Amino acid sequence: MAYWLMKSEPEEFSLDDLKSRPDKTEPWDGVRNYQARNMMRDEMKIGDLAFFYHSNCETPGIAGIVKVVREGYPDHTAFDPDDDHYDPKSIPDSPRWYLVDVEFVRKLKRVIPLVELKAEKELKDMALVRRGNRLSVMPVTKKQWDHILKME
DNA sequence: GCCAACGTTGGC
DNA sequence: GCCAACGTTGGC
Repeated sequence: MAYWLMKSEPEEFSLDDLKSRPDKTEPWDGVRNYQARNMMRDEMKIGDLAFFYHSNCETPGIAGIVKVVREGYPDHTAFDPDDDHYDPKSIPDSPRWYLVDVEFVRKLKRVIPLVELKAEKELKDMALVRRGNRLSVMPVTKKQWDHILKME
């Protein structure tokens, strides 16, 4: 089983939004980055766990845990001209963008702020804490996962 | 294939 | 709101 971290702007879609979905599940749509796409299309498997990270907000940090419940399939929002994430270069016969479905698992006891994550020498290799990082979906090692949970 | 211009991300 | 960092685009 693998571990991941997925970013979302809470004003767009927060962990509480996910929790309040009737089935507590949501397609992770709108990702328009090839590295992130490749991970969702090729590598994320049912049962994998991911940290739900809140970005671009008052206290950026890890808010909770979600689980992959459906593996990579085409991102339909790319086909819809009225959608914010419409991409005319992605067509149903040859989709450019993929996503996975994630399900709410739990909130952490507190949001673990980015500033704290950056201060941990055990986490210095995480893509998240490297400056200029813009990946919205990234792998997390078991060691890093366990370390972060101890900071809860 | 290079690289300048441009748009986006996201911390602060 | 600012702006550094980075990915993408498109002219040549």
